[in-house]
Amino acid sequence: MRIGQLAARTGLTTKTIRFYESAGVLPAPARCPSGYRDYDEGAVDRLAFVKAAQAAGLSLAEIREIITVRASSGAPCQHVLALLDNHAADLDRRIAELTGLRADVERLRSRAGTLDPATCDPAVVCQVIPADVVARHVPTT
Amino acid sequence: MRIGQLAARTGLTTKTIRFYESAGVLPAPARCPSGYRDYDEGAVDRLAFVKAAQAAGLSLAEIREIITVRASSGAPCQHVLALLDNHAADLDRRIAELTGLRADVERLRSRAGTLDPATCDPAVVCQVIPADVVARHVPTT
DNA sequence: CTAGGGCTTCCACTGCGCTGGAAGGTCAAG
DNA sequence: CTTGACCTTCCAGCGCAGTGGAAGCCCTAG
Repeated sequence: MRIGQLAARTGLTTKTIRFYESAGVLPAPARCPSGYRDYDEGAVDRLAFVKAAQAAGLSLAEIREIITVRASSGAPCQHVLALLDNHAADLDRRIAELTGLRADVERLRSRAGTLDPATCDPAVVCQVIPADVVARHVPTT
Repeated sequence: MRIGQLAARTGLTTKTIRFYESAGVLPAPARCPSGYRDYDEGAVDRLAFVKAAQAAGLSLAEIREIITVRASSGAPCQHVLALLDNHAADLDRRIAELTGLRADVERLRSRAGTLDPATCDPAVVCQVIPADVVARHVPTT
């Protein structure tokens, strides 16, 4: 199967498939005499795995690692479980962060209704956004 | 005040301050005869505003816009309120997304305990991550 | 024979918010 | 006079997951 057909079957673009090869998450396929890439069915499964792992929040680097572990030392289960745990913890952190931010934005919004535009000081640009929100959100976005 | 002192007073680096100037969120200051940037107190306030707006989740582009509106047409309150509303909605979406993802990861994790490594098929790389997670997470990260 | 659609490679660019480094000017202390 | 801290500019790169385009080859239908 050539790259266009693989793309059609997986819903990816040919560009993306070549990119995945260069990123190490899809093995380089055989080549036709013409130089065209010649994929087997395994490529479809592999791309399905890549998509699934992406959907689970894993980066291409992590996916590549899973694949490497799989190829060199058998089942990557423990590795994958650790990755998933890390991601769960990561997601918890990000959710907490965003929830806090969301609450702050809400607070700014509702406080804005109580402000008098007449007290608006050009030096601070816009009093709707006061300096004290900073303390709560250290760079971790 | 020179850039190093401004950096010390705001907790930013000199690099970042120059970058902010080029990004249009900090006006170009006067220059000493030597060519050094010479800031006044207003720069401290401005940088405090930039930090606060960033902490509220606004991008430098949005902050620049607020500042521009402020400079050209007076108080940007309505504009800022609209931005905050958009951000709140955005945050809601992202929180919902992450929460869904978090639940899926959790599901994968707990399902993994019930899997028998003996049924592990090399073709799918790792059965801990099944293809059916894909449907739930369309690219919106 | 030619047009087209598909394929190849490579290089650059996107967005975001910086950060690093090179090459050089300025100024005060020792 | 020299050292060192500070400043200037500009150019490059990070991470992430691709996307866009150019130049050129392969193959088939008309």
